[in-house]
Amino acid sequence: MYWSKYFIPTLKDVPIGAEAISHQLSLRAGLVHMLTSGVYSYLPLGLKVLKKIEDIIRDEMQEAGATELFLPVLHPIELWKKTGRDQVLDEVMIKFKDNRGREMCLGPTHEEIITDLVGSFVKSYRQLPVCLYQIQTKFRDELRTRFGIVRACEFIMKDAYSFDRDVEGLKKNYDRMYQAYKNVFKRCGLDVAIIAADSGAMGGDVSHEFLVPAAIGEDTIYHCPSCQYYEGAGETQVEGRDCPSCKKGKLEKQVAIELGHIFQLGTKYSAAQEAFFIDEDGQQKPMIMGCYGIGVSRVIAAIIETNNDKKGIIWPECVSPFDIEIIPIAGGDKSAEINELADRFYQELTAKGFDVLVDDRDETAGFKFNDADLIGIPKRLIVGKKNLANGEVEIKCRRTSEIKLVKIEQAMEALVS
RNA sequence: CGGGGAGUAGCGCAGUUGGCUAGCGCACAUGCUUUGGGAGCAUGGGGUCCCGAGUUCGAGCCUCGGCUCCCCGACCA
Repeated sequence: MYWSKYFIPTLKDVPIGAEAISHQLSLRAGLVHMLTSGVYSYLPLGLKVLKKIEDIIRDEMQEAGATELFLPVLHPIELWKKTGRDQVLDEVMIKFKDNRGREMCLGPTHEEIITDLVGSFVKSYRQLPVCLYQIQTKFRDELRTRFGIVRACEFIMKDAYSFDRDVEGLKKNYDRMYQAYKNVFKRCGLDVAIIAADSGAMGGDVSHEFLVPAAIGEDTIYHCPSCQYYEGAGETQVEGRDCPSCKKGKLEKQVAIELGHIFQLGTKYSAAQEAFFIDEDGQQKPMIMGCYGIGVSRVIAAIIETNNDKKGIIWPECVSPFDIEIIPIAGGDKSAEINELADRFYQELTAKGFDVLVDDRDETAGFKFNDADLIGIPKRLIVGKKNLANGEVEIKCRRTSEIKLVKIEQAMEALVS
């Protein structure tokens, strides 16, 4: 992709009001744009990152035995009245009447919808278990949005739901999801703290939260620096206790961003919505449910929050919007030669399956370097007059700032390795 | 929803005690010169000073009401 034909509106100045680093950088690097408080457009670069994260999630969901579907955003409020959650979630639900006078809402989550769907098709224990997921926009009328896309009114979530005939089945699905979540976050380059948590408005008994310790966040956790033990800030508020795990370190307070939450729901929804099946013994029983959420858009913020320096974002390779950025520095009489060489590298790398961005804009070297630092592509190939004289090009690593000068003929090999 | 801060060109800002035609930097347009860490010169375009009332000879500035955004808290599948 050529920068001049793409759309990456970078900003030199820090936007007013953006205090969190991830908020500043996601705006400055041209990943997202705010329409109104808590509502963001995903620009091409941000969308690419989003898709990369989604791909990782899809891969792990398949591994965990879940199948993708796509549920509606527009819900009749009737469905929510069956479980009473029209009241429980009243404050965050965006409700309105359509032109026919029906009471509708925009889905803040989808337990009721999936339970209605599965309940209408699954009638026998022979059809269980079922595990389904979607990646979908959720709407929550937040009174207070925060930190850009960390807490938005409209955001993207992966939500999975399991249906089993018994608790043993639920636990099996829960464990598979637990493992899938660990894999997803690891593959996104994130170190997560996993904490047994309250079920809140979701209901159910067992639940675990997946949090990323960061400079900002809405959750407080305690962690032990010597053994990496984590615990929630629930009942025990005493600070500076000895670590209950290794007994060596003292617990330290830490804020964190919640990225995932998984629940063993039981029969709360299936009973209220009469999602029954006939078991082997001929008895009619409510299905045993679990639900599993990841704040996909929030993952972007967490990655930026934990992968940046003063100059900009440092993408982990697995979620980077591009693999390699080529920067031709055209100058004077050598311009044609430089652009031609940059173009040749672009063709060859693309042919080998790399996703490459060429900054072909008519800008000075410093301008392009600063933008490159800002958008944070892991590898950079600089083709310029200075090194061309020696038959060399420069390869720079965004994360380590390490620079390698290599002969033109050896550049492909050096980039691919 | 409580507390605090902010709103002047696309972005970041200045604007004195209320006083003349509302400025600066960046960005943008045109031309020339440039090209290894956000280039230089010249010329040019761009304004509902958040909105609405009020005070005043006169309001970007003062008063009242409202809107929007951000931060802290409460809340948060």
